[in-house]
Amino acid sequence: MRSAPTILHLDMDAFFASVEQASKPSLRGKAVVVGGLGPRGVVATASYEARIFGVHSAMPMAQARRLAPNAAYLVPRFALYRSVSEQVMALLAALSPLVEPLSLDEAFVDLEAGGTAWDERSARLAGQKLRADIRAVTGLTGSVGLAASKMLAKIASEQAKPDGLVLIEPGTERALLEPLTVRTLPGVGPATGDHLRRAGIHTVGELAEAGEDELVRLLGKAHGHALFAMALARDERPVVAERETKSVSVEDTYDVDIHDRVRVGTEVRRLADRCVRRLRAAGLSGRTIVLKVRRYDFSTLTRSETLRGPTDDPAVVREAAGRLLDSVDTTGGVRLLGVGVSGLADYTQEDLFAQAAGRDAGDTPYEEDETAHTPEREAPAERRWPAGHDVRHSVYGHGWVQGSGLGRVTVRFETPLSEPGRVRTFRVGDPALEPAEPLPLVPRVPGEKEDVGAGGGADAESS
DNA sequence: TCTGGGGTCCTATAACCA
DNA sequence: TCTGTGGTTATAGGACCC
Repeated sequence: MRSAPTILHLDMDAFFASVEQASKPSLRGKAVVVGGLGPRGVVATASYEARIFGVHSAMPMAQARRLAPNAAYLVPRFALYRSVSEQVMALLAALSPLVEPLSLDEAFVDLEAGGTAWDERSARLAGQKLRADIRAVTGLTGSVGLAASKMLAKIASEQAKPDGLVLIEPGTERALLEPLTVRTLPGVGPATGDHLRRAGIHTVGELAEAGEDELVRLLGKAHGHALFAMALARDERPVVAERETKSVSVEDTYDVDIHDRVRVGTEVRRLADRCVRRLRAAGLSGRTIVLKVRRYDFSTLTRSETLRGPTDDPAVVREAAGRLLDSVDTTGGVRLLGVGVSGLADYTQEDLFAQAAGRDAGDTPYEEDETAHTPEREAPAERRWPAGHDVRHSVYGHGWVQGSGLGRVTVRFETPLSEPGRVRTFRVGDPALEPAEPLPLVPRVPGEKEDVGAGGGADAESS
């Protein structure tokens, strides 16, 4: 492990919910829950105001509604989050060429490799400036952890949340870890946590005490060795930019279980097409087709088939998925279906096999247009006007959908830069109302370059 | 109204091959 | 030829992460 705390972990605070609050003035300071709104949705992100009620991510939406009935419930808008994420990642790229994004709202940065920091002081300054720049460019807050390894930097940012910065001083690592629960270590989830608890191991200190052999016996080779190292604050994993994709998959959970075998078949073909569209968009093809089925009782099984060569032909994937489906029993009903492709190859070196395999000369029916697949007669109001999405009204201007149903859609008219606005209700078919693109969260300063931040603002800080 | 969607990595077992 | 050994793949499942 390097000695200077020059690995930075950034974690945006309640990212999806914060973006929504920035974009909707009337939601600032209020409980906001972003996630799937269907009967089987789960929470993706809850604002800190909502967390007070006990709402947290991965919780079933139904439970969240019981805990916080007055919160605002919104569907995620990934395109918007992605654009904000790109602004943040651009700020990170300015610190170092070695940036490892973990998700839209999280990344590691190797400050030393970027020449941005080499000791405690310079690292802290870089972290403070980053937080100020993120606020200036996006209007949002992020928490920063600084330490000599990835694991510790991540633990530090966790402790810094929300809106803070924590630096773990070299030499204090072991003492800091000792009292923490094993669940704070990366790779220890519910199952491993239980397993360790039954063995009487609760804290990281006890983990180290147990000894490497005991952990390997308990958890297996890879996990045991890795966890023992972590417990001793030994973590040499480098920050890796650009990891390549290993698989592409799509899946759908249905609002009600599907019992009709024919319907299951058509859904699998639709998923196969969607998967291939994503595969092609990424310029990839793959050899192994995976079908995933979650049954009515939540038991999940996968079946896979490996072709002789990579393909990105929708008909080939569709047929493979169909064959795999033949081997699974769906009586009792199906709650989720998924189709994936792995064993990826660069798609430029195309697919001699699928062609040789001689699909009947007839061209494979394949439509690029997503909407062509969804018979979707009379889309329900909730689909056409999803809660939280932006709209424009020819008279009242820009706003967002607060709710819809019963042939009505309720809109709040406000923008990221306005005062909280007022609400009006329209007919679902009102021609004056149309979907709109999200507005920028922060005023664009004319003539100012996008990636220049304000630098050194006030900084909530500890440690 | 219990439990999303997109991934990664590891393990165990079986088959196949030299 | 029989048996053992060891490596690589394919497959299925599970844990974990955000």
